[in-house]
Amino acid sequence: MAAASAELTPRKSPLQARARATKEALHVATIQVLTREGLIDCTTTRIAKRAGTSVGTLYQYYPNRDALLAAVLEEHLGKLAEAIERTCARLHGANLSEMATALIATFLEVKLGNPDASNALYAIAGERGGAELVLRGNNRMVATMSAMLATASDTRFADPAITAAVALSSIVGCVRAVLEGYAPPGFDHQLERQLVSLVSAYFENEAER
Amino acid sequence: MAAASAELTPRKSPLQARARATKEALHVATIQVLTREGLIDCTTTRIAKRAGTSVGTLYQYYPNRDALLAAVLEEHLGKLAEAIERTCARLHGANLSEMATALIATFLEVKLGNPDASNALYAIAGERGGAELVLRGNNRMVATMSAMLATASDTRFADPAITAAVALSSIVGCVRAVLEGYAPPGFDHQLERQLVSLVSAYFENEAER
Amino acid sequence: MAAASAELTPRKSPLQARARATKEALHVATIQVLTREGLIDCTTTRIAKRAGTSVGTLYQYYPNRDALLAAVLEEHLGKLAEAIERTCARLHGANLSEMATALIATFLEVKLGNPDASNALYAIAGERGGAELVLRGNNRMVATMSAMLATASDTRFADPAITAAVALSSIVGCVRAVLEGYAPPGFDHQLERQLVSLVSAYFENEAER
Amino acid sequence: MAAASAELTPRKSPLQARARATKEALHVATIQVLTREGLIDCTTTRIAKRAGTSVGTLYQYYPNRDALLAAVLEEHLGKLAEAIERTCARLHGANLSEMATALIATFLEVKLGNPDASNALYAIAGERGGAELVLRGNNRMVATMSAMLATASDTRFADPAITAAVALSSIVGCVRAVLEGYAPPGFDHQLERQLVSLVSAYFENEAER
DNA sequence: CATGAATGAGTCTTCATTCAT
DNA sequence: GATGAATGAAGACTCATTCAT
Repeated sequence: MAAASAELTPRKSPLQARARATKEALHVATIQVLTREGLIDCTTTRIAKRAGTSVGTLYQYYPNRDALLAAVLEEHLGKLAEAIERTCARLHGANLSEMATALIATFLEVKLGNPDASNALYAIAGERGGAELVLRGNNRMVATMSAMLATASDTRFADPAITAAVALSSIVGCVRAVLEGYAPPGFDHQLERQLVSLVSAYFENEAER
Repeated sequence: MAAASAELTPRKSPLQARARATKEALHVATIQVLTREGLIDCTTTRIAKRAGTSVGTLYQYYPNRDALLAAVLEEHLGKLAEAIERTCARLHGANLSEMATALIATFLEVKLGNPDASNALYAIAGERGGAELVLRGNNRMVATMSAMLATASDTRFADPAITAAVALSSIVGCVRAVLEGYAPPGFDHQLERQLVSLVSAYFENEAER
Repeated sequence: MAAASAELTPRKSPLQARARATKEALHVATIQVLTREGLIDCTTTRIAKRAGTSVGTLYQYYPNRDALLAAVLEEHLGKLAEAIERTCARLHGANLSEMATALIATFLEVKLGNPDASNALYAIAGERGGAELVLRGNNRMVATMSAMLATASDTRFADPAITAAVALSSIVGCVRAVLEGYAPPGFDHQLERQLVSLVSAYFENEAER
Repeated sequence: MAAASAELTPRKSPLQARARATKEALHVATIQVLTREGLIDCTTTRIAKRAGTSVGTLYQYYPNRDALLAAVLEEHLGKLAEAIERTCARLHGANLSEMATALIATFLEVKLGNPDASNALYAIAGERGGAELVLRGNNRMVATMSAMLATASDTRFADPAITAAVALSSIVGCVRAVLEGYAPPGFDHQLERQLVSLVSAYFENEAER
């Protein structure tokens, strides 16, 4: 998954309806296999079979296995970043509590909306250039969030980028604990409330007036 | 032979001592290979060579590759949990700010002390029973932390286990962001200060007096 | 339609003309791909693309890949044999030196005229029935040449077929050395002169008077 | 077979007797498969099976299929060049007829001694760097031969290298015709006599006194 | 008829694991 | 016990061929 190198660029764009359906099926299948079997057992053959196609077809759309994984990861990160951007745009000028609440709601909506995908992608992120993509996604979200923080009514942050990054990483850490099942019983039901408490307390603590 | 005095008998038989050294070498080698080559290229042959032994020997100590990886992960998690336990024991009865500060210092000391190992193990955690081990480690730390929180002077928590879990997951999330390189520039230098701000603000917010 | 006069009907139906053009394009493309990529990378898709058509169309004209390769080889061998036949017919009754000179000139003209094709076809010759075709081409040329030798003025050969075969094989060996790049520097410029020397000396040596 | 690149260098030298036997078996098997099945069907699996080992073992000795093919080709070319060198050393100062006779005898002895190998290797020569190896072998033989020609008693050659190259290429052409079965009936029995006639006539023709 | 997406058998290659030395 | 050569199942990837559009 070496980021944007030519080697990892999809091979052809799905001009026809069938082709588009095939690509979509491959994405879905990849996430399913990743979830059920893990990264190491997520083989091209298994993905193709689950997608109802053949390996050959898979390779008509992606030059290699890593490119497919990267595409799936990128799609997911894109959706997440877009959702965050929409929310942040709406919150310019709001107060810190509103910001924390809305941000977390958005994040959880996307992440918990398709938990399989979210979960599966953690595995990809660590391998072969996945880090590069996650980095870009993170940077994009941090930039968006810190721009929003800078508009908070009646408040200033010494270093909005750092504050945004800490908030994002904390949220990610907690969501991941829930999704990967490391969380103690009851955690998931309280997740949203706890995150709001965590992040808004932190925002208040960091804010200069 | 029968005449060998007790004093001349090594405390640990030479065989056991050698075995311990070999296992240690294998652990170190595993982490090095994992770091330098990644999970997929972390082969038994490479590990054995880096450890200065042969594959055959590796299989004398571990029934298979996954067992070795699990052992390495378990050792690391054990060290972390022990360090947390020692710190928490020391903090019984302290105030929330002291708790947050000491906890984070301990965590960072272990994690950033050997960042390679920490980083490498994220890769293992997602595969082949790694989740199970992480879960156990987490539970152990959450239990320790929530026991400590329950002793905080002048304070009560509605659900100390949840509070501990949120704090731990947030810390993990931020540390991981730094270790895996997803953090924006400057994040790492401020990491400790930010975490203290994050966690103590959260503790205060959740505390009932 | 029934009224279409004979004059307006193309000599060859448009379908046939198009088919001929397509086949020709495929032949040319085959040689180009063979030259640029080598036998192993000479795939049907690549040939079709270079020819400006699709694989499907290729299979409309040839039942399989080997048939196409064989056709290309056969065409080339046919041209060579025809050129040799024309030359030999013209040389009936000439003397040995004239025969050697004209033969070699013809051979070189065809082979060096399109060195790519000549070169590319060596690769095919060794595989999948290519040997059979080369054998037939050789036999045809040997027969032609030995018939010519039998008419040489003032001379007789004990075994004209063998003499012709030796001459032909020697010429082929030298030309191939040049085309495949095994020849030492300067070889190619002297090729014609050297071959004439070689073959005419041999003819003289074998001739009985 | 890209010549001498690191990619094509054998992996380990046969220190032990068994290893040496395995490598030899692989060479023999390669030639057999090449002869019976052709270059395209000369797969690693087939070679290993014919050698009585497994693919894995093959790859313990050669980094890839081409490296094995190159090694086999190189071994053969080496044997041929050495034989030629020994003969040429013995012939310094001889006359042209003796040179031609001894050279051809040596060449045929090696080539017809193991016709399978000779034949098989033509196929390799055309692919993936095989040309490079053949070129080197050729150059070595041409150098040897032209040094010898320069010592011929009572004679001088204008360009001994070219003369040697032409002689060699002619011999190769004829031998190949016989080995690949393109020769007319009776050719093989007369091969040695014809070649002596061809080459000695040519040498005489080119010699200046 | 032309097209090119889909197929899947078959390549090369790797690597966890075994076992004779 | 230690070694490392041998094994072969399994993975990534290719490509001749087919067939629905």
